[in-house]
Amino acid sequence: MERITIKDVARICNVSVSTVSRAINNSHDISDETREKIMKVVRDNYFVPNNNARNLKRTESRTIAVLIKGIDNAFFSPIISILEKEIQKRKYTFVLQRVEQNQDEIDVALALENEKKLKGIIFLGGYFSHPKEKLLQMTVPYVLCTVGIKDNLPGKMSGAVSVDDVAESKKMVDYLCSLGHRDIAIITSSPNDENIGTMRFEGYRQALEKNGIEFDEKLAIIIDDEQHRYSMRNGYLSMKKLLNTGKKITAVFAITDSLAIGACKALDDAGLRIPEDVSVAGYDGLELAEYYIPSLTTIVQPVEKIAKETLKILFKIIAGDKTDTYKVFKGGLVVGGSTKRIK
Amino acid sequence: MERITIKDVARICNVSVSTVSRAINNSHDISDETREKIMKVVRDNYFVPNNNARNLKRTESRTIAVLIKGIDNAFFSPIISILEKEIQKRKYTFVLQRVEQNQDEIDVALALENEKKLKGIIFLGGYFSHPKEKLLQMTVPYVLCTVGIKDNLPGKMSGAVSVDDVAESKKMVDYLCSLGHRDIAIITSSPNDENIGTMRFEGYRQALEKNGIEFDEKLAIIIDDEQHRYSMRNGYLSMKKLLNTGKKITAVFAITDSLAIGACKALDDAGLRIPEDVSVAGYDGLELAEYYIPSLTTIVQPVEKIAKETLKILFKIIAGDKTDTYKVFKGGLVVGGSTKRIK
DNA sequence: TTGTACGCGTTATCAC
DNA sequence: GTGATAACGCGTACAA
Repeated sequence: MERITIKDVARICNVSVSTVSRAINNSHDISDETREKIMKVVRDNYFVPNNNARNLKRTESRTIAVLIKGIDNAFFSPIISILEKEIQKRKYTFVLQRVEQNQDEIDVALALENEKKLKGIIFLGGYFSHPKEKLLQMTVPYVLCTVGIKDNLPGKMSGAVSVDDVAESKKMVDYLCSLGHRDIAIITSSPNDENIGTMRFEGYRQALEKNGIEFDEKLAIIIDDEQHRYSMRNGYLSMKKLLNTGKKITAVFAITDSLAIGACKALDDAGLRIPEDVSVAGYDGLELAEYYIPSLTTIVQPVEKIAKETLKILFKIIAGDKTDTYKVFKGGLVVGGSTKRIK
Repeated sequence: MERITIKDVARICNVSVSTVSRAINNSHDISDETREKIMKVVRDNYFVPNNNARNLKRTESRTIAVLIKGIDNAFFSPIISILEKEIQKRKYTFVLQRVEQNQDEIDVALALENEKKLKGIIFLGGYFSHPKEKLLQMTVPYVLCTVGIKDNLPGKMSGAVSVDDVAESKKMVDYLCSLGHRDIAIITSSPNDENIGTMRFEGYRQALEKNGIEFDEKLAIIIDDEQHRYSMRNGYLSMKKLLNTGKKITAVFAITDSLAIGACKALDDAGLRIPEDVSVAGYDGLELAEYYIPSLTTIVQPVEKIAKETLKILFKIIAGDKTDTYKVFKGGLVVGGSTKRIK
């Protein structure tokens, strides 16, 4: 079955293609009568406009793309949800584009930019360390949302919204210290590849130092499965590994809530109670952290504020105002039932 | 900054556009020398081919699209992951396209079909009840993966892979009955809108009937928030509502694991222990069900088998073999620590 | 091995 | 309010 084109519709309706174009694009300068006649043919024949041809000709569109790295991370779910709602509220079209782990998000952005005639781009997740010259190729405003970042972004149409991972992580470990813990393990990702783990681990080290605790590398368990980096399974396996070392620990800080949940299971398997025997803390503030039993002590990232500020900045840049495009939110240390003071 | 096109590259290199086209498409009939010369210019100037123009001309491509409804559902995560890996293993390109809750997946599919010159489509999640005539508009093979379905699909290039939601749900409730439970509540979605909840609820009713238990509509709590249908919060609120009625219950069956986790929290809040005071069962077999404490009794859907069979069928249809394109897998009733026999 | 010329399906621009 | 026509940027016969 051959696909029907705008020409076919025009022929069937005895009108020109431009008139059909007007009808399907809700143009004003067309009589209701003709429009109805055309739309009926369109419906009856299931005519589907070819987006390639459309976008090829179109000079602009009202669409914002969200490029996400690590779509299986539950932390992004509410952010995406808010971004979508807010973007649609502003009568823009929302496009979600997945970026693979080993894929370059700028390449994807560059291709998408003129493909969809984007008005703006939001990068969600990942770690940004692109050469300046490459970033300068971007022709539309973009804002990084909870993206790790090394240097400042070049150009005048970019921004970033995040929390200070180092500081927040330090806050959490500092809190554990304040509860009397000194044998604090960490479950983290490899410090070699650039990702948020690097920063959260740095916060851990700073907190230890601040509290006069010497860093013991045996207490730093590196998750190894690249595929599902922050899976509960990884947290579970890491905790098992830690327990097998026989090292004394009274608290564990996992760099994500999901890892923390996995760690809890390993502790439970070993007959250790949370928080009586071992305190467990996470990071992110997933819905799960709140509903877990016991609820998880964690750093809650203000996802709603983050998402809304991201859009606010993006639309500000789009409107031409390029000031104050960076924003760092404070995370909230929410104390749950998974941590406890020790005597 | 104006975007550079293939013509510009040709001009800079002093070659024709077709030669540039050959270079960027790794064509054979081009000398290494010219290719190198061109590619250098391409890299230096960050030339990005316009996908619209490309796809407009292209007659075919090796890409499979996965259309997912309910992307925030954790159940889909591992399926997507497997689909992606397997599709890439077969040297096809994987495209993930989100479909909004109130959006018609066939409309999306129809548009994507010729836009990307798809070889096949996989529909993930949702509920299929499209008019036959519309489905017949599909011009490429497609397979439904864990999609609720009312009638058989028309045409000769479609298939479906799923578990029997009614039977599996019945199995679970029947199991609860076998443990001595008779006051079994259910947390489910509205039976009015078509979705998996309808089927899982039906299984619940059948199990009750089989065990000679009269259905009490006060024990059927309908989640109401459409936005995040299967959120833990919804499970939590539903359980609260149930507890407030003061009705006696000894077991709860939630139609998804996430709802079950939320229900657990409400029980815990009320000082009720799981499973000593109330047994809780879920459905799906999320990673979380395994790592939750106590681990959740649930129907584990064989996601790996489901994903692989989906692809097997899809590629079978693509290859021209249109027999046995329907497959129903058995779910596994995995008994965790959240359910218990009552005296 | 390379170049020329055409057309993919649509929208924008102009004329009527 | 409607029609004719020129692009949009690229791939691909076909010619050279």
